[in-house]
Formats: sequence, structure tokens, C-alpha cells
Amino acid sequence: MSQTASQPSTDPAAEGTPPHRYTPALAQRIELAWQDRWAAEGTCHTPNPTGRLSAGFDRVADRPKFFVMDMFPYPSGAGLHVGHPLGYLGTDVTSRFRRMDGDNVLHPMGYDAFGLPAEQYAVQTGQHPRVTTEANIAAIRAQLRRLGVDHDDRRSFATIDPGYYKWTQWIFLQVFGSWFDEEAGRARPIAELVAELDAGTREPAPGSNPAGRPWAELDDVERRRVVDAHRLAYLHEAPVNWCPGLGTVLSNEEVTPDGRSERGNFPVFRRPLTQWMMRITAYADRLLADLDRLDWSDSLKLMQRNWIGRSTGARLRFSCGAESIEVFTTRPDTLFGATYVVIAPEHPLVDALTADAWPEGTDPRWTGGATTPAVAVADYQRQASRRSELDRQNEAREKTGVWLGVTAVNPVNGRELPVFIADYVLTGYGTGAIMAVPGEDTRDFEFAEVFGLPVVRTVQPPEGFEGGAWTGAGAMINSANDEVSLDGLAKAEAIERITAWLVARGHGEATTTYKLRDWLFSRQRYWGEPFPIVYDEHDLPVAVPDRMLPVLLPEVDDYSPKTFADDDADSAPEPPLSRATEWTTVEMDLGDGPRTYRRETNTMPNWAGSCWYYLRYLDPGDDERMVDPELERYWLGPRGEGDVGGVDLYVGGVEHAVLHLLYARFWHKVLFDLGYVSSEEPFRRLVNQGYISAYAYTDARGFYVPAAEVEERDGRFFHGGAEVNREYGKIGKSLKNMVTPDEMIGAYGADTFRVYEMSTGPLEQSRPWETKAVVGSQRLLQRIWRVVVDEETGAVRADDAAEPDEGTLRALHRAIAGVRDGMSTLRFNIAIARITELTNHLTQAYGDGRRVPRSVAEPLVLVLAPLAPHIAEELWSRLGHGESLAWAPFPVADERWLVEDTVQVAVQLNGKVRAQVDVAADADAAGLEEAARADEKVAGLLAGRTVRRVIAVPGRLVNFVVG
RNA sequence: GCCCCCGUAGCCCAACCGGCAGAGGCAGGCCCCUUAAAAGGGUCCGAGUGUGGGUUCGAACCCCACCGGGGGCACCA
Repeated sequence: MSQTASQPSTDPAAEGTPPHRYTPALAQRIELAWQDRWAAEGTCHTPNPTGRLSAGFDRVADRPKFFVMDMFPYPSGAGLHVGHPLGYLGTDVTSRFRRMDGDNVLHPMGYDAFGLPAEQYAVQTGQHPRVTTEANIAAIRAQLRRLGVDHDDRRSFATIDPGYYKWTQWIFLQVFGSWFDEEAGRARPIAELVAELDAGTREPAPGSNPAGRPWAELDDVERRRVVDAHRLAYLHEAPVNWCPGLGTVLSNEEVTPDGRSERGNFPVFRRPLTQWMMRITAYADRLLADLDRLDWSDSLKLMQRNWIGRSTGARLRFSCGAESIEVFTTRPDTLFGATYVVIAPEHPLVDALTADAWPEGTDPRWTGGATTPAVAVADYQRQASRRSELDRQNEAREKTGVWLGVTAVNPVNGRELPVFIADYVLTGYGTGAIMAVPGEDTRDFEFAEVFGLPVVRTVQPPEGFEGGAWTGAGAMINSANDEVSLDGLAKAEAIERITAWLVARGHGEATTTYKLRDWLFSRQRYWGEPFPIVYDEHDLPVAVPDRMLPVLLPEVDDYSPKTFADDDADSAPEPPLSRATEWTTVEMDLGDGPRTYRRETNTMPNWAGSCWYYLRYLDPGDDERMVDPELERYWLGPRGEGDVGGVDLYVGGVEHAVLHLLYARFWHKVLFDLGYVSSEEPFRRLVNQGYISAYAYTDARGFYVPAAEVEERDGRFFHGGAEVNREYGKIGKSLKNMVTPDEMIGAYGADTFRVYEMSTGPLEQSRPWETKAVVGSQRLLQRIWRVVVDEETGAVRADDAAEPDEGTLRALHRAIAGVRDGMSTLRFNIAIARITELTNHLTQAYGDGRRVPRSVAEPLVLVLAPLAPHIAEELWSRLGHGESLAWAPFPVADERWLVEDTVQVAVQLNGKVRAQVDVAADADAAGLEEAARADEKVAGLLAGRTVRRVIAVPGRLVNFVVG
């Protein structure tokens, strides 16, 4: 980051500029001085109701609380540009406004610092990640300070601080120490599960007891396995994206559609590995339902709904020899149209079902060219495993698969259906098996075409439908047996009837499935939180006791992951921590004497630290508790019956719509269930700030030229005399259109930069960056400055004696009301427009040397303060106030000056405006009509015509409907 | 392919519950200040709301279709 921001640029004011004009140089001096003073006086410190940070709470005890925060930055080492501060400034204006307006405002900032980008940056620069990360944090912190944001610096921390990640580990242990009680619909401590199993009031959940014997007959190790299988954090073997070239597994988001790593472009392979998982799927219903209780944008809620992907349907069983294939379908109504069955290549029944030999006359398309089904299946499975999940989903075109050589029986009509494996059926969704209905499902139709399978229509397509799958509505056809008929029914009734029949006959049941999968929580990386887990002599996980937290990330000689040849698919990850041999083996006394344990060497994903940081702001220094319950109740607790509680305003980029926000909600609900927090949701209200893009320019060869050097003439653009082409896109080095906050602060000062960014639109809106337009904000601040300060002498111009005239009072109070409206709805552009109007009024009304009354100048300064705090503080101080205005009351508009005595209303004929009449502001409909009819012009227009109807809207218009 | 959001002056954006389309800024014109200049001051200039229908006394706003832009999901059974 450049240093220009902290050093006043040379005064561009040559001779001719008044000595006390608000120039960039003066702005710089004012800003640095006030930033020092705010820091020295703790102006922006927020008192807690209790505990370490409670000094000064008396002064705010009767105020409502308001907790506003940003998604904290990730200091990756890439340079910041003018788009980054937008959200930070939006929360800062809100914070300053609400504090002045009487709230106890909490506005903190921290740093998200574990994770792959920081690690990769460190590897590239040859520095330890802690060194580069801390340097990047220091740079961002300095930049935020230079912007004048009012974060309470006592509450700042980074996720890499041991005092913070101690509690990240502690939360992991709470999740590990819990299970989800389906009947209660919430998490409970694991000890309660054990007690119920011991008492015989509960049976192990299906699939959790591989030994198969009753709990009472299990030995200790078997019992631990049963319990471990119930935990919300559990070990699970799952296929993951293994990237030998990077030596680590990658999340799906880190793998490109063609199956390579986002970083480095190395091949990625799917490989089963034992991983820590978090049982987020247990919360799918609550995560979905509680969206309705949040004040978030519809689009964001929709993204979460899509991600959770709830669908209702039926699970039904097709018998296949001695086995039974369970399929999931959302369309049980189309069961009569099922002509084959498909199971995922990795389905556990594949081996058991595969026939020994192809029957005589098997269609060659079904065999994959193999001599026996077993060979075909093995080949196909190998082929499928080579592709990453994303690859497999994206290929999407030609359907592939092989026949297992067996058939299953359609329970509704006894029809024999061939059973295939095909990779268009996914292991992780539903039951990993489907009934294929080519008549009503596009994918099934495509497969049926390739494999020559029959199509039976069970929904009547509209007339003229040409073929293919008909997925729309229509009456049921071809759907009857001796006991049940769906023919003629619509979809919903058909589903209801067939489901009832299937349930009655024991063939299936109604069910709900989710797209959401459990959260893969392990990373084979160095730069993350170590798991507070050790393994005993049975290789079973054991929690590290709370008193031994944090489990510190050990120093290692080589923190980079071990890498392999790009295409070495059979290599296995080697976590950097596993090389810290004196760390991985540990002797501990966990209650039955000192024993040797092996530490978990995976680390947590970088989402872990951001899952709960909002709780830590309440008191980051608390070493006794994750969060004091009293503080949590005060800052985050529900505001009333049915309220979910949470942060009052959370601002951040829409790119975190699903992962971070879903994970944080999940953890919060676990903590709620376990009684550690009183709020049900972490973020009551969430706003996504818009993006700032910028123009970029290409020359005749198509190369980008530096945008800062391009000149506009008559709507055309030139660089060094040659015409260039204008494009629009992301700000960055590659488009050569980078503009940094430091440059802007250097050229104009932080206040001008703040006002410009806030003036370009509502916070949610994306907007273009236009450096040349910044001057408008500069001019506004200069005019305001001139209202208070004489540019020639530096003397205060405000007039103590003068009384404002009525027009000025109206302008003032209209401005106050408008600014309040803009600030409380995050439409800072409107607030700035109202301030501009007032300023323009004052410069006109008090031109030629007359002085603005103090009673107008002071509220002008106050309403400006949240947007441009430094210049406002300076003017406030020059107006004779010793105290910072950060705590001064925000002006309140006097209704008296907002209402007009008379208003001009439009007179319409058939909706077209024909005249204007003045009426008393409080005139009712009858009065309006009377006044309108009395108007000469209107009377003329109405003469000789029949008035059929009169619509009069008080204060707005009269509309005569004439025949 | 499915779903969501958005189209208002040359540009960025306002417009309350459906009630006279314009607040503010940029750009542009003119004037003033200035030896000169401008990141100074003043003043002027602006569209009928993407297109086509519909509902309504009245539509930027509600409904339908289309066009354009942005975003999300994408073999999820």
C-alpha cells in the first residue's frame, strides 16, 4: 500500500487561492488531527453493560442498542481499490448517525486471516504466513483509520490470535460433544444420548451400530463407535477433490469446471479420504424455515433456499432378486411410466446386484463392450471416479452407463425394469437411485434414447407436442392397475393417491430430501486452526479438555504442503502438521493416568473463524468464556416474542451468500440449542453492498491502456492522440483501471472520498467509478466550509445574532428530514442531495457578505457529520464547541416547517394535467373540487361538458372525468 | 435449460401507498473572478420512464408478452 494517504500532498493552491479555503492539503491536516484526537480520547469506544468494557455505560444506559458490522476483510496481500471501502463507509455513516441519534452503537472490525490464499501468498513470498498476514492486517488497519471509520479498536482481533482460536476450538468441541435429537428437533449434549441409551429409552440411530447387537451387549469401544456416529462433528470417509500438484484437498469451489485447481491449474482427482464432517443437514429444516424470519434480501434468501434444496416426494422400493432398491422421486405420480432403474456407480448395492453373465441377446449398447457385467461395471466405475464431481455434473451432454444384467420389479404393475449404473445419478442425493421415467423427465429421456429404452407417457402432453419428455402439467394417462387408477387426475391429486397406495402396500413412504450436504471440515493445510482432537490406542477421537485449549498451531520448518507429480492420482495427502513429529505425539492425562495420544493433523477450513466472530466482538479479551451471556443478551438477544435476535445490520458482499452465511447460521443454532446464546440467528438484517466497477480502455491492437491517461473529447476517448475503445469491468491491474483509496485520499482527502462514494447511489446498488466526478463532492464540502469559515481571514462567519427567515427555516428542516430518511434507509445519496440543496440555498440566500445564522450553520454541520466526520468536527470546533460532535444529538426536523400553508395541486381532465390551482394544504376533497371549479381556466374547460366523476386526492390533485 | 433482479436525461441516480416524471452530482453551454488558468463563484440546458399490450379516473410503479443488462443454480430425480 502506498504511503501517500498519510502524507498531505503539496498544496496545489498557488497564488490566488484564498488562504483559508478548504483545499485537499487543509483537508489532510484536519483529518489526521481529528483521527489522532478520536484515538486519544476513545471517542468511538462503545461501553458494554457489564464486564471489562463497561466504563461509561451510565451515559448510554437508557439508549437502545444498535449492533452494526461489516463482513470482516481477508488480508490476502492483493492491493485494495476504491470498491473495497464502500460497505465499510456505509456502516460507518450508519454507526455515526445512530450514535448521534441516541443509540448505543457497537461498530467493530476484525480480520479473517487463516486459509489458503494467505498460505499461498506466504509460500510465494517465502515468508511465514503469520508474517505476511500480520503485515497485511496492519496495512488494512492503517487504511481504515485513514478513512475515518469509527471502529472501537479495543474490540478488534484476528482469527489467527490464539486467544481467539482457542474459542473456535472450544466451539468445535461443543459441536463434537452434541448430537441432534430428531424428535426434539434440536442439538443436545452427547451425555444425554448416552444416558438414554444406557436407560434403554432410546435405540442407536439407524446405521450407527455396525456391530448390530443391542447397546447393553456392546463393549466400550463398540459403544464409542455408536456414540461417535451420532455426533454433530464426526469422522467420515468421503470422496474429495485431491490435488497432487498442490498437495492438498480442495473444496468444490476451488475446482474449475474442467476438473483442475483454480490455483496453479493442476489436475484434481476424486479420492476417498477420512474427513471431519459437520452435520449441517440436521439443521436443513430450521435453516430453511427461519429464512422467513430474517430481514434479508429476497435474492439472498432464494440462494440459500436453492442451496438447501428441499424437495418433497416419496421413497419407494423396487425388488430386484433378493435385494431391494430404494429410489427417491418427486414424481411418484409418474410411476406407471417407469421403464428402467438407475443407480449411482458408487451405490453400495452395485456389487450385490451385478449379474454373472449377460443374458442371451443383450443389446450391445448396454454392455459397454465388456464380456461380463462385472467387467463392464468395474470399467465404468473407474471411469466415473476419474472425474471430479463438478466435471461430472458439467459434462451434462451424452448420457453414459452400463446394464447390471438384472431387472427390478415395478411395484405398481409388476413390469420388469432393467437396472443400470450411470453417472447422471448422484450418490449423495436422495437414495442414490432413481426410477427412470423417460416420458416425463428430460434426463431419463436422453438416456433412453442412447440406450434404446421404451417410453411410456403417463401425463397427456398438449396437442401438437412433438416428442421428448413432457415435464409440464397435464391429465394422467396409462396409469391404472387393479387397485388404483390415476387416470384423469392432475399432478397433486395423483401424487396423493399413489403415495397412499404405496404406503398401504408397504412399497414406500412420503419423504423429504435436501440438496444440502454435510459440511466437509478437514483441510490438509498448515495455515488453519488445529483440531482440539487426539486419537487413542483404538484410533478413536478424544476431545482435548477445555483447560488445555488452545491447541497451538506448532511452528514447523516447512509449512508448505507436500506436493506430488501433477498426475499422481494414487498419491495421498500429507498434512504439514504430520511432519511436526514432536507435536503429533502427546502424553496427556485425560482422567485415567498419563497416556500417549496422537494428535489430529488436519486443520479447520477458513470458514471456521468467520462462523462466530460477531460474538467475540462483545469482549475479545474474555479468557473465561466464549461470550458473556449477559453481553450476548444485550447486544444480540431477541427484541421481543418471536424475534430471532442477531446483529442489527450486517453488510457484506453477495459472494458469501451461501457458504459463510449458512455455516455461521448453523453454528449459531447449535450454540442456541446448547444454551450459550439467546438469539436464534446471527444476523437479523443483512444488506449486500453493490460493487464498484470502472471503465477500461483498449487500443487498436486490443491491449488495455492506463485508464487514468485517457482523455474524453466529444464522447470519444483518446490515449496519447490515438482513439481508444471504452469497456466496463472489474477494477484491477489487468484492465489497467486500478484506482486506490490512497490515491483519492491523497488528491482530495478522506471526507471528499467518503462523500463521493456515498453519493453515487443506495448502498445495495452497484455503480461505476468515475474519478473525474469526485470533484463534485469536493465542491460541496468547500461550499459548506465557506458557510462557516471566511476563506480570506479564517474567521468564523456564523452569525450569533441573526435569525433565519422563513424560507431558510423551511430549507433547513426539509434537509434535516431528508437526511434522516436517507441515512436510515441506507440511501446516502439522498441524504447528500438534501445537504446539497440546503447548502445551495444558503449560498444563494446569504451571498454578498451576509452571514449565515448560527442556528442554521450548526445543524448543517451536524447533519453532515456522519458522512464527512473530519470537516464536521473541525467546523463544530471552530463554532466554539469543545467536545467532539460524535455524541452531539442529531438534529430533529420541526414539523411546523415541513408543512406548507398552501399547496399547488394539479387539475386533470381525464387524467391529463390541464391547470394548477393553489389551495390550503389541509383542504379536503370537497374543498379541492370547489377550488378547482372556481379556477377560470378549469371552468372554461368544463363548460358544456358532463362531469361524470371527480377524483380529488387532498394535497395532490383533482381529476375530472368528463364525457 | 430453470430461477431471481434491474431497464427513468449523454452518464450516475431521485420520484411516499398507483396521484403534476426531477432532488442531487458529472458532463455540456454562457457569464463572473483572474495577467492567465481552474479542482473557484453564478447561471442555463435537459428525458416522458426498454418495446408492445392490459387493468385503472389516473401507471415509472400493478398484470401479461417480448427485447436488453446483471446475477444465481445447473444431470438434485
